[in-house]
Amino acid sequence: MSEPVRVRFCPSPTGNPHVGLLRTALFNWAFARHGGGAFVLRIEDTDAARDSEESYTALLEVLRWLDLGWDEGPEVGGPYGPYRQSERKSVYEDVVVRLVVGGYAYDCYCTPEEIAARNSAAGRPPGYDNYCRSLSVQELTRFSRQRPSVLRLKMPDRTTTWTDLVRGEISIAPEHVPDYVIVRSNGEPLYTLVNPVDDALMKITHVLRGEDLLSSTPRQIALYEALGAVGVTDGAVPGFGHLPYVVGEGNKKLSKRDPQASVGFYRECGFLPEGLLNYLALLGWSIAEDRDIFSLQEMAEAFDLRDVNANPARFDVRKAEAINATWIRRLDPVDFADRLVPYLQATGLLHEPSTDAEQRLLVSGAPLVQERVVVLTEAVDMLRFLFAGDSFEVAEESAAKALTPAAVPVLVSARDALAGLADWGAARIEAALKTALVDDLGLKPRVAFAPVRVAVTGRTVSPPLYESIELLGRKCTLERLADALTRLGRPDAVR
RNA sequence: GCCCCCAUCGUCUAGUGGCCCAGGACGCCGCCCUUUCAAGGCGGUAGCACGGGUUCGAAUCCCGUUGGGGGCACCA
Repeated sequence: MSEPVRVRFCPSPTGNPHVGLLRTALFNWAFARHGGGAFVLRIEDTDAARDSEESYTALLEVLRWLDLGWDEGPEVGGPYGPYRQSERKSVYEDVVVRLVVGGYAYDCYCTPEEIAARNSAAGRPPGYDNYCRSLSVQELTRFSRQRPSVLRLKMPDRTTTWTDLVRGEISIAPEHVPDYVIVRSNGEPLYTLVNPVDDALMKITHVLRGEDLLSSTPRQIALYEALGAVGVTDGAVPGFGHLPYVVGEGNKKLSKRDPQASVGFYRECGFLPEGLLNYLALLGWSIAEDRDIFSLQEMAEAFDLRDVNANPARFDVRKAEAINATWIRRLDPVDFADRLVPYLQATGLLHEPSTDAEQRLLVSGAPLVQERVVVLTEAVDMLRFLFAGDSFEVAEESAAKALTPAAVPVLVSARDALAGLADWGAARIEAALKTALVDDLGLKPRVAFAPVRVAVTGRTVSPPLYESIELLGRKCTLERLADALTRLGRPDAVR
């Protein structure tokens, strides 16, 4: 029996979590779920100058929103905790001592300037020259009294080769990976140390991470081996798989500073977690030849590293929206209405908590727009006229198009026809308006209904007109028609 | 500069030597439907970067070129 799969997602809490980061989390999650393994969340907060609690909170919040649950990690604990590296200092101190005693790491006193100077004098490319690896006793004693030092890991003098889980065999020669710093001069451990140490200690079996870490893999493998040699672990080395980048416009790597890359941005736009996740899954992986809509569970069932692509994928908002739109349409109408609530509240259209009357109106109105939006905020805009009350306003752009002087007779007729209606139902409203505007006024439907739509809903794009008018109610509808005439300078046209 | 990765429609991809004069999706275009905008239905547009091999046969294997990306931190 093979060992149980254990994977991890180990973000550093800096800046806003972006879509590329979450795609990595998703693939790790799916791989763990597929194999019945564990998905570990570890926070790599070893850089006090950059890390922030806000970012940490945002990270957990985004994972929860996307429903990417972790089996071990912050808040849930686990057998290998703690799961925030800032709380694991003593673990690293012990490891460091062993590495030094075992001869796998050494103090380095070089300044960056000295290294650069030596390299340029020798005509070498940038990078450490392992100078302090072979310091004389005299130099050692002199430097250790005068200078601060960092700790470097001694790289073995041989080519590192591994079979990358997504790219196949990769080899890197020793001259391209110099001894590297694992502890800062202030004594703080670096990512280069703590990441592999924790992976080893937490018994991670498969490391799935971004392509940017590919060329540092030999360093991690060397550290794993050293860890085994000094008795910290049994020397096992996990499998490595390097996921392709998610890139933005111009094929540039996504940056945490780009707002269009932030997961929070898509949430605010009104993406469904199901939709965003489904789209992210498509970036570097495919479930079948002719299928691109599937759930998280379906992904977990089908996920196989062999189907992961090695080439970078461009984040295409249009396609993400299309995927999201089909997820919106798949929602049960009541569920759809529920998902709208926080967005409606955020724009002040609904009370917190919402009233029963608001809930009823929402449940009636939401199905009218469910089929015609791609993101939730679009639905909010379309439904605004129902909840706006006295703060209702006609969008300027729409008014310019439809509320022209030619609209005056249309609005007058519409108002008269509706005012006389005994039964305020969509079917009767439709009949009345068609008779008054199309038959009597002889207007083309598209010409006839545009002014009414804009006057009543405030926009040229709205839910179906008759149902909208029914839901709005007689009083409010007639008022808005009158208001539109006033706006056109013809309040007198209203009888 | 050195090293590494990548290369199928505009974009995401299927394709693991014959089923491919390359399939799906998004986008785009057209038509149908139609009270706006959508949605839906139908149809269309568009691609194996280039050059050499290997093979009876290559999008698929090998080499090279070109192009793109990444790494070479006391960031992660």
